[in-house]
Amino acid sequence: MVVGVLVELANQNVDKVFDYSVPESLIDQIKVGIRVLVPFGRQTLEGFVLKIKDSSDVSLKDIYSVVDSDIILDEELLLLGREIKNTTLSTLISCYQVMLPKALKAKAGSSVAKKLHTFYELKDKDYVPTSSTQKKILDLYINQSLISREELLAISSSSLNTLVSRGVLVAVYQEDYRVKYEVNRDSKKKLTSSQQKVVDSVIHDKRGVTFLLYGVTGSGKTEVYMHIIEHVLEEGKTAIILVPEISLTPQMVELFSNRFGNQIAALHSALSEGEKYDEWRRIARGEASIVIGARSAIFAPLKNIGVIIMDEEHSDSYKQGDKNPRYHARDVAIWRGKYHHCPVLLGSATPSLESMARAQKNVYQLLTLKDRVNGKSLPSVTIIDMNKEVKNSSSHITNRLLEEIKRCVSLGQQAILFLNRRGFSTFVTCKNCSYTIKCPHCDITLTYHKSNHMLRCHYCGYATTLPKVCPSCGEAALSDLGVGTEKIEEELHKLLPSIRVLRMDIDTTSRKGAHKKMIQAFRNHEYDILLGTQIVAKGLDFDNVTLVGVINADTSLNIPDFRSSENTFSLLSQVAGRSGRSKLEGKVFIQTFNPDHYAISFVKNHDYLGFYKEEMSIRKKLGYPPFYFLCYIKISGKDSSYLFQESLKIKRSFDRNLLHTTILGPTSLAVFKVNNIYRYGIILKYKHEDNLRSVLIKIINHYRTNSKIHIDIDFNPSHF
DNA sequence: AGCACGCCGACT
DNA sequence: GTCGGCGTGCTC
Repeated sequence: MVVGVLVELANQNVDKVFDYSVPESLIDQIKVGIRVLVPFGRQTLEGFVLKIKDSSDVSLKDIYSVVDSDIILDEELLLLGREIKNTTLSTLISCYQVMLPKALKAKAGSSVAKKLHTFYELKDKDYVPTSSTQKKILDLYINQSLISREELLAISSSSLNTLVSRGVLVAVYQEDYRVKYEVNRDSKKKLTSSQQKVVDSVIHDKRGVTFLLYGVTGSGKTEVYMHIIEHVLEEGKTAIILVPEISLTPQMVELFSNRFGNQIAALHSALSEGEKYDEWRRIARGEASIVIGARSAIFAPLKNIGVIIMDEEHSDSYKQGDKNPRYHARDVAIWRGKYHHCPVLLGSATPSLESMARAQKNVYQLLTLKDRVNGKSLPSVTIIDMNKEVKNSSSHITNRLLEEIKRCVSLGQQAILFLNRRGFSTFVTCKNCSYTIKCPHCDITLTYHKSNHMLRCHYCGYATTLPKVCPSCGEAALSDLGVGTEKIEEELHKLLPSIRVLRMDIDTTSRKGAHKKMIQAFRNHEYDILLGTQIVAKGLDFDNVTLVGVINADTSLNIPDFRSSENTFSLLSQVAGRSGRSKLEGKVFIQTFNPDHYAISFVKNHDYLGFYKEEMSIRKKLGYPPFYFLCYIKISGKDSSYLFQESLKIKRSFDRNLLHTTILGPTSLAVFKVNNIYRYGIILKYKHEDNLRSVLIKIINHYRTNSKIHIDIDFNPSHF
């Protein structure tokens, strides 16, 4: 028997199948989609069995051993990996790795294993112990077959290690899963007739149609999702629901577990690698039929999928942009929908321009929820022009907003204050010479962390203490200019000392369980104001919140990116939607220096379609998506002048071979240097370019053995 | 990704 | 004369 193995090296040079012979003793364990251990040059690597055949035309080495008893990559995932390789031009192995929890990636395996509940099994029953502690350990196996790691460590860690290294004991992982969901079935809510219509449309599809659900904030999209999932389960099928990482809060998971109990499996960043692995196994074994998770949960190894739901479909977190493969979960969802002949439901109050454009062209089927379930109209939105406001000292909160906060609190109601930090961070500047401190390794301003007075580089992690005097002019005039939630909190405290403010951001919610506690405390009205960043913008549902204040609408507008208007409009609409979700009328106040900018003015009347039309005409004029496709080529390396020279060569090759494409660049990236690696970018804009793929593959091949230059390709980048 | 092979500069 | 730099090529 010969197996074709794809080894765990994400490198273009070894991105192919290597053949190995299988020793007689392992033949009956071999299946396509399991992992095996193989010799590879001088190293020993894990790899996936992709093929089984009788012979090969190269001389072969034996595989060492079989890693898995169960199939890791089934037929569907194997096929999907190839599809992703072809659409992203990544290595095949990286496409498989991205589907799996880290614990299943060879390199990480051993470190994660320590976090798992590990047991040891006696493999060599004839082994003669060489010490008394070894005998003590082996004696334990007389009346049981598995002994926990803890128990063995208590006897002797060194003897355990010896026995393991001699192959006498072998580690196995206990099947006892660590994430438990309480069954606490919530009563099913009755749907409005328009919600019911949406449910009916979706559940009647058996062909893999993609639906776009455009539903205003508070229109009850989540309830619609649950009804659809319930129906799918009744049919004996399974479901995936994707949410952006930021809204995948314990609260959200709780909502689903209350309704569906332990049929759900949740995959999110708050889980340890071991927990993720457990969840993955429950899914693979068919013990969970609903998967709720962020981007990579789209690869959940479910069989017989009945619906795939993508909530907040406009969220750019669905696109993997920082490493290969640079895939979009929406594309994967649609692919799997076709594979399973099941509907895909994309939901949003502010659909991405791409999706709405496809819906307009009937590529997707548009479903609309235009009313809130509480029967109330959307909250009134007031734009506060910061240019006209009297600058009261250095305050970030206008008197107008302050008055509204007081009013709201005096009525016994609660407020959410949103600080838009997108594309914005707190940095330190010298008031005397306006020098800003940058990272010595990266071409980027250091971010100031007030809690420990450290300056940190968000790109490479470099950290340093805040100097007492300016490194440039020597004056003690360094101060932080940015606005953080801490600063706003201080300000609120000074202006309204009696008001109770709950600050919520990455710093305060990172501790496990902290997020849930904070939400609960706010719901119990232990606080009057919830102050936070992105984290308060999405999905939260508080009956008593009647006021939403946006402190700075503009920061996300100033990012040099073709999506900045879309992102701003969407963010503001989402935050605005937190107000007046129950019996009480809601109000929204947006502070801005650009009151006439369409990304802000259309928020006033909750006019998504108005914004959509305006933005579409601009995209058309400037040749951006959804009218043109973009492809972003990132060229990086240590030698800046060599890089630029090669970048020019690549550009010239594009000039010669891509006749229907606009080529922009090469330009040095906004952050030119990261970790002492320099970066150039070339942007391609095209409608139809049949040559593109083959030209790019040629370039990848040309540079694949060149260690001085690294090429990354990002189709449909979410930003530059 | 490793690791070996191989061809040019500064040294016991 | 050698040690060692990293460019190039290979791994079933």
